[in-house]
Amino acid sequence: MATGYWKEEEDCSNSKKKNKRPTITPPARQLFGSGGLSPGPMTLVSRFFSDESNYQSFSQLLAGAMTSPPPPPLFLEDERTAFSPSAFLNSPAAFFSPPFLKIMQSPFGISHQQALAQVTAQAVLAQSQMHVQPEYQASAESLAYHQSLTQDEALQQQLAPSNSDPQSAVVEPSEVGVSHSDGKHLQVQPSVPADDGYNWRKYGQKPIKGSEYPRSYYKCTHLNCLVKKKVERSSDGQIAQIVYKNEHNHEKPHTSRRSKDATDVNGNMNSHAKPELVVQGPAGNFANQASENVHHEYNQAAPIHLPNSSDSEEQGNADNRKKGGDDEPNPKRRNVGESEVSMSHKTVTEPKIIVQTRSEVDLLDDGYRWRKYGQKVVKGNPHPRSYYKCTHAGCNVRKHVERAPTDSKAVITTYEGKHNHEVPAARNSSHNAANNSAPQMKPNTLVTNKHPLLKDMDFGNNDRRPVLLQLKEEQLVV
DNA sequence: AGCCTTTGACCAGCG
DNA sequence: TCGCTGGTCAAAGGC
Repeated sequence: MATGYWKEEEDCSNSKKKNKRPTITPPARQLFGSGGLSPGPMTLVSRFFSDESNYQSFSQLLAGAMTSPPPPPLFLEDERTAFSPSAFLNSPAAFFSPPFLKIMQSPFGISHQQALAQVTAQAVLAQSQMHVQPEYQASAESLAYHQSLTQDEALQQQLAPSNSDPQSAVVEPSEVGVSHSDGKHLQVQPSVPADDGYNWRKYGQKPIKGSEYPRSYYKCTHLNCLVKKKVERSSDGQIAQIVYKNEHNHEKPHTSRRSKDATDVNGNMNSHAKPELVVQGPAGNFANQASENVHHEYNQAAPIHLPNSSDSEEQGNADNRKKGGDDEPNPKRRNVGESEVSMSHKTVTEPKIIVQTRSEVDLLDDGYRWRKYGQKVVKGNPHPRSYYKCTHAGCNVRKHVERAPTDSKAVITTYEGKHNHEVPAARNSSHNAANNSAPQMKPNTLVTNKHPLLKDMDFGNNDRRPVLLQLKEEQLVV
């Protein structure tokens, strides 16, 4: 399998074992320079915030952005496509980039990236429903990661900060396989895929035709767990696709090899932790995994068999379900309501979450009625993150508002779920009506207060864009 | 010592 | 049947 891979690169001898593992030192590439190779979209988005952004949270991101000059223009690897927001939105891969993962790190019962996975899943779903071929099948680590988690687990991850959630869907540079060994070269190192909290053992790799990077195969090391993943890399060494098979039949290990180093007890990245890169890119079986997520996350949606669903994977899931308890409903699968119960329970035990005990109804300026159910203090941000639930009976839409440390009016609003009701009439002002389309249509990330790094993006309306980013100034009434 | 990675070999599926 | 590709095994060595 790997036969020839290293040989081609290194002209290794036929001897099976080598004392020193070869490394590949590809020619230096200009990152955004003129001429030469354009970085792939993953690279771009990663670089978008990579070296320059050591933001530990979106708060910091926002804060940093307020003092940072706008980024250089971006180009997609496909030179036919400028880095337009539509391309960006069409590419869930782009969403799995540091800034957006950062944006999405919120405890809505599920993590931001998980919510994002759902959003992306919705995007793919919507596209498939509209008979639009998704440009990217999308998702990677976080999706499968999400899939592998129950909502309760997700809650635990969010609310119990000791785990490695911030690491999920993010990898260290070395893990991506690219490190800046000297500023002139990118040295490709043996790498492992993103740390999604599970432990993986690499059991093989295969050279890919036309790619200098082999496809790697990993198995979950947990006893009797049949989960496997296949990791492919783009031409620049970034993870381009991760395909999962089966579901984990066990809890996420509480202590991973890296989480100890990379996170402190509060789940925050230690100061010495390496900058995050993102596991991102189209995943072949995304749709299959996403469909399930969407189905049980957004239980109003009809079950959909996505075009990319494969029988084998379905079978694999079925096999796992058998193992997990035959015909019993998967205990991991909960509806939103159940997760809320769980959330309440968890918030009680989680000192970082401050639960508002009074029935507090906040009317945020989007027309819907919101009840604040919690807030969380973010390191480095004097303003807590706040969490809201739609107060409409039976509506499970949640909203997370985070304010920039330096400007309480600069907020990011992240919606999860879909309103199943009209905007309350009393609040249905014209101003709100414009904004309400977002959460009404799909689960959304609403980026409020235009981020300088997003300034050149045109998030123009496009009916085929189920995921919508809207930029606006919003006054919070919290 | 145990776990993990590497990697040549092997097998299956497909055109 | 052959060649190609994807997926996996398992020995050897590294950490």
